Amino acid sequence: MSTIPSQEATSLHPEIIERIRGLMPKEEHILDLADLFKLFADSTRVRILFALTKAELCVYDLAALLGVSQSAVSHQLRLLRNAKLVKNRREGKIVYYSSDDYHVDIVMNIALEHLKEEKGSSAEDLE
Amino acid sequence: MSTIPSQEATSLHPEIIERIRGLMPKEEHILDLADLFKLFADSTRVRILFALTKAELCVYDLAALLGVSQSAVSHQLRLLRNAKLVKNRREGKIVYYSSDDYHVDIVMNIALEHLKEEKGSSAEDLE
DNA sequence: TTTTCATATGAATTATTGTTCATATGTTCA
DNA sequence: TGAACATATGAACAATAATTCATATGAAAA
Repeated sequence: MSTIPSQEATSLHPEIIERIRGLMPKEEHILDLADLFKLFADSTRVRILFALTKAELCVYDLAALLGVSQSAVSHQLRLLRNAKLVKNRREGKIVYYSSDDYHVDIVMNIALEHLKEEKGSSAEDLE
Repeated sequence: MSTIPSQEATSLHPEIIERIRGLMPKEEHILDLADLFKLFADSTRVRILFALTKAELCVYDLAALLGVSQSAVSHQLRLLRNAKLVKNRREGKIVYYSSDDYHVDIVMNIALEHLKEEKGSSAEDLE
């Protein structure tokens, strides 16, 4: 994913490019952003995030709800935990997970809005 | 990515699960959401989206700005176009791209906020 | 302390995806 | 028309990432 492109490109509008270059976020921040969105880019994780904004659930509950293995859920929860999108607390043997970030709900809803508008043009069923 | 899990899970709290199940969005919408976020989950596309909220740019400009091949940019632009996140207009030989959705800017900024808060706890440089 | 239960994790496998190279399409200008 | 230029696209390859299986950890109950 990182070899030197041999088909290099030279800008057609160098002045504009220079101006934009000054406005771009630092590469580090771009990577962080992409990494964060990667977490929303998988249907299993989206469903986990959705469920956890509605209730505090244990791993087995999530596995049953989503119809995937306990292991798969656990692996995904670790990713979400590392990014501080979900938190957990232990009660005896059971570990309860819940949403740890109000942004999640907001972002999800904005995304759903975009989808509505996008499909709206072709006047499909939206419900 | 879709085989039947042999390590099946049974819920520990069936009543709660049933309640949540009723609140979950349709599978179709979940998949659409994940697909939409996939578009934000790549640093090249994030940079394209960022740049296009600042100015209208042609393919060569973007390639030069990002330091990637014209082909790579073009492939990515197609994905963004299909999702109606960017639009384009042709002027002679040149095709100008620009942002086609105000949500993009909003979502990006919310995500950046989350990152700030996430890192804030470890008091790192944020600038 | 042994057994059982809930969760976590490592390694392997499979699926997905981004980039490259080569080439096609479409537009302008000579 | 043909040459030159800007962009688009198909196929192949390389890199990532999600799931599975097997097993480890950690807590409670017997």
